[in-house]
Amino acid sequence: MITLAEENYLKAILSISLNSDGKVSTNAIAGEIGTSAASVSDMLKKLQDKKLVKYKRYKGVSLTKKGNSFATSVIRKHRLWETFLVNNLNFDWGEVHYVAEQLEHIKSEELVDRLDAFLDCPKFDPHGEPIPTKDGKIPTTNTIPLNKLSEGTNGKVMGVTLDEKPFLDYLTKLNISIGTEIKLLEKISFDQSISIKIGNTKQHISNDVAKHLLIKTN
Amino acid sequence: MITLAEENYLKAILSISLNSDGKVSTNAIAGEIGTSAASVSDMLKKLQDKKLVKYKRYKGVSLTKKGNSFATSVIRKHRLWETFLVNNLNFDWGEVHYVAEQLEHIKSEELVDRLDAFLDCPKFDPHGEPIPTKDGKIPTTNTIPLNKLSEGTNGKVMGVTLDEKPFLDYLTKLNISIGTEIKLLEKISFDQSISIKIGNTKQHISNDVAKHLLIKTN
DNA sequence: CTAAATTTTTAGACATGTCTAAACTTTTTT
DNA sequence: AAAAAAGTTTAGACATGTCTAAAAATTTAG
Repeated sequence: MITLAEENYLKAILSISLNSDGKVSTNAIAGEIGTSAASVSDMLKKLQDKKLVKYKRYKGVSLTKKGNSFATSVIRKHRLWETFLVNNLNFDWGEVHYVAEQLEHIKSEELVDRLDAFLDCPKFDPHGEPIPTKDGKIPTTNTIPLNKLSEGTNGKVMGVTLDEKPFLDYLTKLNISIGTEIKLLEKISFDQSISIKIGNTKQHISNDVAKHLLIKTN
Repeated sequence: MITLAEENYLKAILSISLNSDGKVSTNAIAGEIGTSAASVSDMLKKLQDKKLVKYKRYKGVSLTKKGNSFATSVIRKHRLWETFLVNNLNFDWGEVHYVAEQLEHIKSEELVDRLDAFLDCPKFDPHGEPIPTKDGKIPTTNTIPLNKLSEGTNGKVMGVTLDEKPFLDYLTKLNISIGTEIKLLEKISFDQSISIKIGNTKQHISNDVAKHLLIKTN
């Protein structure tokens, strides 16, 4: 039986893997989970014993097939619940993360299947993030982060890659949501900040914001 | 902050209180939760420290106002989730208990409020059990257990007071569900078993089954 | 290629919640 | 009212998951 803490570690390892190459470091996990490196070391040994990760002291960690399957399932549940909360319970997209972090640990395959059907098997959650299928496949999109676009390019916001209230509230304030049309006007080389046009309004945003916006070019 | 284990103890104490008078015994709680009397003793001390129960060694326990409020809230969440699972996800009424036991511990007042609204503020769950309101009031009904009816009386099943799959599956087999019309034909004094008529079919059921069926007489 | 800085691991402690076995109260029986 | 039975609590142990401080390994810099 896998515990709640173990699920959170596996999810963290998968999240980090998806945004970087090679083995995942202890410190990165500690940062993601908000715990000490010592605790991470302890847990990695336990996950190793359960054959959920491949781990060598000082050399970082990666998920086994089994570990990856659990982690993907947690993310699937998280995103399905977020979809339910926004679509059916009228939550704002910035308010759902904390609740979904709890709901993702409910153990019942039947529940997930039925929830998925109830929601009409959505491919993306309210943040535009892909919902893994029952068999663990993650839908791909040909989108690129806004900060990688070249000047003068038009595109549509297809998703965000950060699910935190302050960030999402800021986007809302900027009038950015899924589907918003954006034109990249200018990149400032000094701090990688960028000027964009939304509708007829010009805005200026930092690289930190731009990198979390996934764009499909027209 | 109240823990999952604490919530389960409070819920157990409330459940037992509702079906009996006076203080709740350690053994009764142990039986309800499926743990040892020793563990219950330990936990009662902790709940006492948190002002959630009134407890005297060897003398049993009762909920404080605060404890009662938490316990009622857990039951409210449990029954709202059961309603969602049956009404919206098409679960069978015998399958929902285990899942609702997990969902009842999700912490988010917002979530409960919105779920309640989504379900149109139901007064009773799929088993006919009353759903406590947000302010802790439990709807009452003028129903009586089937085993207390007198011979020859007609009535309608308004609820069951046991939420366990084997029991509910048996009821389904007997063609009994919420709303079923039942006539009590005969009570056998030897074992308190009873003969009943459902539609045009005669059935014979034990007192153990009959006492968990709440009837509204015509 | 050492020395310093960084990262990671180990050691020891603590909180929560559980258990069994033994001791202690209370209740029931005779 | 004493003895037996039943119910309850304490004592001591264990598993999980966390922490801080100190030690060890690895990486980076001079």
